[in-house]
Amino acid sequence: MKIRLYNTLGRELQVFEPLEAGTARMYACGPTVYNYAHIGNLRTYVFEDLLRRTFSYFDYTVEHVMNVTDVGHLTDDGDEGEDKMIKSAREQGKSVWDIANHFSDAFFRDLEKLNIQMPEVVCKATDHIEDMIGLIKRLEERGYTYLAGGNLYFDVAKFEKYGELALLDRAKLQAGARVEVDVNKRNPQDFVLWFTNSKFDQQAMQWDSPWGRGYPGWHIECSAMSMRYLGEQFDIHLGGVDHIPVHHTNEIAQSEAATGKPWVRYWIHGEFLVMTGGKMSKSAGGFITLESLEEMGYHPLDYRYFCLGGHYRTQLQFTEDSLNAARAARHNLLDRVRRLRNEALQNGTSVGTAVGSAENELGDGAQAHLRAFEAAVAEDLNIPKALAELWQSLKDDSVSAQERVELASRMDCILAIGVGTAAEGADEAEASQEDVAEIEALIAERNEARTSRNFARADEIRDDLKERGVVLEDGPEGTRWKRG
RNA sequence: GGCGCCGUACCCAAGUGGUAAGGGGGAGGCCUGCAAAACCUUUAUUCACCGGUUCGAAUCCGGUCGGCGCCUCCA
Repeated sequence: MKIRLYNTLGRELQVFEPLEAGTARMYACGPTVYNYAHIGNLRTYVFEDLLRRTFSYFDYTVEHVMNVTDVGHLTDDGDEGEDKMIKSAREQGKSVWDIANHFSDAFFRDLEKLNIQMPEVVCKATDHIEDMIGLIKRLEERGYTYLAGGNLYFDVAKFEKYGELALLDRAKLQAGARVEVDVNKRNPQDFVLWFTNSKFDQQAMQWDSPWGRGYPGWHIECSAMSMRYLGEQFDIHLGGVDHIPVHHTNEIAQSEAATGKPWVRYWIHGEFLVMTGGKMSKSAGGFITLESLEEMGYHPLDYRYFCLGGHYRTQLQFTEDSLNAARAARHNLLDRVRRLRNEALQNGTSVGTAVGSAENELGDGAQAHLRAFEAAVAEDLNIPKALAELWQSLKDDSVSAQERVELASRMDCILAIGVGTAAEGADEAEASQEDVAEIEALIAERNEARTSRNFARADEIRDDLKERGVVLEDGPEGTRWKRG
């Protein structure tokens, strides 16, 4: 199956052709760990997970590298502003190292809750200072740097293709620039490779370097670490759209300047989650974390499902209504899969075993659904369409219950919204044995009440259980219950 | 001021030249002691607006209005 992806470099859909057949090497810009991730940040990691799962699904070997930026960086790109890590540490009365560990741990917990697979390599900036210094030295040797005011800068004028990714026109940028001018810079787009001249005396993170004691500029870590783990040329670089004009533009400049050859083949960017009035950000007051959604009663995978409802390259509107819709949809989906599983079991067929194995041959009807699903995914990750195909598969009566469960399992290898678990018959929240006994006792009492036409008592029990999150369903074969 | 994206039903959202996916919600039916759940039916002759190209446009072109992102740390 050919996978087509939208390459920001060139702004067009392209068939993915890896440098090495059968292997997809990708680098994703990770978090700066000075605060909790908000759900807008997490949307991007869900998108990246969908991509890596897609490659796995189509039998690629995936080498996925993600950095953790645990070095303090300034709130702007010059030598002004405040160091975010230091600010956070001061506010919370902790060391910068503690801050980094704390928020890094929180971040990976969030990823796990969202069924986001861990990259093959997760690398911390502070563990790779030597790699960065090495790369900067190469830049220096090739004449791309200059020293000014104690800091070492990258000279964008020396790099012909600067700004190609972002379609930047340097002349126009200069005319429209309204940033404070760093007097040390020869060009406004020049950026710091190594700081020695920080105005922050309390900078806790400092390292020795050929240019003096200090710390690296922000952009260099991604170039240094990606090359360290993926080589000087690799397939894909991922990130949020906000990185296109500055961060990724600078990464390309310094990487290709250092090696003298093309660096990354495909640049793929995820769009923002937006709220009424604009994007999610701390300053705007709309800072929502995954944990806060859980406190509101949502399952983390409800949020993942929500993310799958929109294409990764379009802004997605986050509202309470739309998240509620996602939660309801996911619950209905899991219910449907569970019912189909029960139906298949009653038919005496085995289900939920050995997903994707040769024993689970699918009939023509089921295969048509699977092909439609795969085609949607392979066409620039059209997950909303793929999700629609899952729904249609489950509703197609011409396909056996067993096959429908099998389809759901296979599709969930990419979607990862809990359908696979449901197909195996496991519940996300298993009730304890005592709870089960108590609930079933109450149900028995209620059914006795119903037989003796004591409907007041029967309804009372039903309401009590409902408050505990247990929903009763009276059917021809008796009363069934489930977690609401 | 410059660059880019978007505007599809009550809501979220696919679709980018061949006659509107999917989900949520709503409505009706069936069932029920009443409910709930399931199931069935239904919910945009129309894609912000105005022109144009075309046999044919939500999809292409031009304009108008509206929203958003970036140009500054940012997913």
